[in-house]
Amino acid sequence: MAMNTYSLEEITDETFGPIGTPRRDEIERRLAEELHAYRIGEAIKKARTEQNLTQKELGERIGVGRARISKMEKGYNITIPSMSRVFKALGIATASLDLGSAGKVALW
Amino acid sequence: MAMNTYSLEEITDETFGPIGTPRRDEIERRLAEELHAYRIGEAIKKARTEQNLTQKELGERIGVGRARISKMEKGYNITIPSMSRVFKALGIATASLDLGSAGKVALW
DNA sequence: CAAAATGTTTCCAAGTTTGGAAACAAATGT
DNA sequence: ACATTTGTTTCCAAACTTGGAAACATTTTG
Repeated sequence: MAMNTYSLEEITDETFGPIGTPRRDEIERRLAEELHAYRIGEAIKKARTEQNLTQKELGERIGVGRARISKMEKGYNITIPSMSRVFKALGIATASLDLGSAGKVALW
Repeated sequence: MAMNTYSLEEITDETFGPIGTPRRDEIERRLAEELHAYRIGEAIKKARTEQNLTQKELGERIGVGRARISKMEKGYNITIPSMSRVFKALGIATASLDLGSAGKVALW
């Protein structure tokens, strides 16, 4: 029995419509605009679990509950001050934005 | 005629009260929490002026007016998607968050 | 396998950012 | 000197983030 295979592009076209259509463009825009939050969330979770902390314990350090930490790790859009508080609580006392040829900006 | 000199700490104590008082603590907290926005603003302005662009021209590239660009450069708190749109418009197509020992996170 | 702990999601209110319009201020060109 | 361009500020509405409570899901522990 032969199995049909589909490329990611085919499946995405089928699900959201081709590039240029409003729904597909919205998906593409969000993918690009919110990817940073997903990656920041991964970094928070990694730093937390490496230190054997629960979300509750990390939350206590910055005065928020488990729900908030879960959302940060799950990749909802996060502000810089919010991110700063969490990373500081995880012992990351300084961080900078690397803009390549435009230099580096110390964030906290 | 002798001139009295004052340290920054003396002036700050005099103006906002000593550390530990609510008003002074609020000032200290905001200084720490909003400094990143000031520095990001500086980087935007630097990149823009180096390319001999006006705020109006930069605004047109991302679909906002002069007022918005001015606020970004003046150091009002800015979100990551907002920052990303401006830097991309200035030709800075990729940027990363450098967390030191916790690694680097690609932001856009 | 039951209880406890941990993580996730939805709903909601409060606070913050985004962005334009319009008035104002400062710099630039003629 | 005056007009134009450029940058700043205030006021306001819309959109978004923050964060808890509480229900639910999953994992860990006795």
